[in-house]
Amino acid sequence: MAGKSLTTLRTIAEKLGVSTSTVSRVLNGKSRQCRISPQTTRAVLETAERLNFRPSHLARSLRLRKTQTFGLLIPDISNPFFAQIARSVETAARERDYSILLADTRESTEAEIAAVRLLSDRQVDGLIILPVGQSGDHLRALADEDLAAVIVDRDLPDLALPCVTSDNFGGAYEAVGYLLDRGHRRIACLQGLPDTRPNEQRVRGWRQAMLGRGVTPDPQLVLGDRYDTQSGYERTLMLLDAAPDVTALFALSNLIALGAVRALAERGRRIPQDISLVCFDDQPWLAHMNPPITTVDQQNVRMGQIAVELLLDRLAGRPLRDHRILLPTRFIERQSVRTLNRERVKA
Amino acid sequence: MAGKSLTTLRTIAEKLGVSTSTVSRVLNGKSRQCRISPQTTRAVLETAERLNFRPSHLARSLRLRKTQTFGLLIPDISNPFFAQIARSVETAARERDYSILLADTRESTEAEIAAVRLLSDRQVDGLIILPVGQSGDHLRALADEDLAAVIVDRDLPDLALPCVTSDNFGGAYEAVGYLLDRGHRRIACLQGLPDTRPNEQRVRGWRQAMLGRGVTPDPQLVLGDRYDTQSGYERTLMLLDAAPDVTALFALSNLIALGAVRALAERGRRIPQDISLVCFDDQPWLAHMNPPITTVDQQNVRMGQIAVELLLDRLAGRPLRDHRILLPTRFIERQSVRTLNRERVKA
DNA sequence: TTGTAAGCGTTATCAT
DNA sequence: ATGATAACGCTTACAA
Repeated sequence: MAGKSLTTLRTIAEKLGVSTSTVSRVLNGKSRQCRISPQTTRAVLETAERLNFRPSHLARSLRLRKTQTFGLLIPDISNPFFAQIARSVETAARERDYSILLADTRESTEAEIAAVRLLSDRQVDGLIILPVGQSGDHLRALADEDLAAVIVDRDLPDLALPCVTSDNFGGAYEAVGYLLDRGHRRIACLQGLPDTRPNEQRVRGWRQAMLGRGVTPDPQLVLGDRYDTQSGYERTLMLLDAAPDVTALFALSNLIALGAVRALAERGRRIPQDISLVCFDDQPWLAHMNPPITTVDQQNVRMGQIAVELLLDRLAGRPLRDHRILLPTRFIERQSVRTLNRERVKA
Repeated sequence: MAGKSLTTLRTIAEKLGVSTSTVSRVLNGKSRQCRISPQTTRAVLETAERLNFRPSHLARSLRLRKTQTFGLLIPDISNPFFAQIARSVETAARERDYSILLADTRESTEAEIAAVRLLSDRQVDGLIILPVGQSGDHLRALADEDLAAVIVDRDLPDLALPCVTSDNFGGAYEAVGYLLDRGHRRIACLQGLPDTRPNEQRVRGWRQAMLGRGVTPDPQLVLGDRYDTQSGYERTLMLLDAAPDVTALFALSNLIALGAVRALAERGRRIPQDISLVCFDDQPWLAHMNPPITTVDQQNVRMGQIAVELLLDRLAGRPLRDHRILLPTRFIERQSVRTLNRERVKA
């Protein structure tokens, strides 16, 4: 029953017999600049404190046409990979005095469109977008509009928006190179969502690494259609039948790898003795599997930070449309890969 | 260079030679109620459409003293358990036309206090709080204040705020009962953060289940101090030395279980042949471990939905302070528990 | 050194 | 059936 105190500039002004402008100026630290007398300044400060004055963010936003808020569009916040990015975005934003309005787009373009509208109506100062799918048509308008936006993780072809992603190609290239160095030649690629940039780039990395060592990549060895465990499980099972000569698996996500692990266990194939495994997207539990799984780690925390920086740069006037940042991945060697002996290699 | 269209009520009003009030009324569907002529109505609607009018959420919020926004305070959004809750909160909120302002409190009470202030300054209509630690002192004021709030996952003792949590006691009781039914007597409890409610309740469930079957719980068998993998790993190692007669492990989080799995593997103890394992907090990958791990699943999605419902109820005037909702857990039987034979039991 | 007044874009209360 | 007007709480020229 306390009833919110509702102290406004006016409350203070009236109490002190000064104008709201004066109070506003003092509270915004403009006493110096506006040559407000020390007495007044002190009185205002004290009263504000005493009445527990809290400026209305709303009113200020309306007046200043600036909300100190970014909209964050994420395909699935319950996915740890995205959640980690969300966290670093939130942290980086808050350090710069921005809040985050969250929108989970549930991997639906329709929801994404709605979210952009909603957030734009709420006059966020900028949008941080992890786009759904690969069609950026509905986002294209943003580049022309007055609303600042940056793209994260999945860059869309020819979209004139700043963007930060992992070096998916490089990461895959390195991982597959590692396998090749250890004598593997028949390396299957368990892919995720085809037709998304990251997937496309990783598959390309796989192919180029093979070609680079004079190994002809077998298109039959690229299979899978989702990033989840089920897909990894099913495809691995299929693969073991269809291509028993495969000695290594390159899984394009940790969940796919998990599915593969299970399939291999069911078929009695040991890792790494019988078959080797490397996957994309490190997660803490991968280090605790039996055996610990070798992975390609992405700098998702850094990715979130950079997204915020890009947005702030853009807002500060530095016009960096078309800016694209590629973050190197980090290869983490654990114990899921076997070095093949000469005979096996030559066979 | 398009320049934001910036259509306001006035733009439309002037274009049509009517007042902004009329435009506002029409656009709010009050034509009927305010007996606005069909012509005017149509004209307004058309012009609004043509000029792509988007009402300023900000202005409306200021005027209505209602932002259609909830603040969500989360200890660590990158933790999948919390992230899942966040997702369901966001979804449920959006279905009711509310947006979510996200605040990651990084398990810091200080950050939590700051976040409450910030969100309150932004005049959110309500707060959904997954509290840090167990001290609710700083939240106590909320109960008195005019700001609606609900507590999720970790209920705080004697805090007059509506609250929804898992039945941590019941879940633990059931899991340990399951182990007891299968002949286990020496059951270790690998706990998480001591002094948090969920942990406390789960340990209590472990104890009561034992007592209920006439087994004296050995306090030595409760060990651990964090919810993470490292803690589970270390304690399991210690345990194997200190209490080699333990036949089952009850881990209070999936990450703790993961640490245990690793420790067991290192020591050559097989699951479930040599030692059985059950853990709290199901996650997809647990089903794909080797063997699949039996778990106590929490209804975190439901938890988020209920949180939103509680908040809406509260806002709708139904005064439900002190309301506490306990969600049953779900026991998921997989293959990490062995049924002990008579001899072993009697030994 | 400070006050006045206009305005940010709405909506609600009177009028007419 | 519609319009003026006054808020909502803040900032900022422009005055004084």
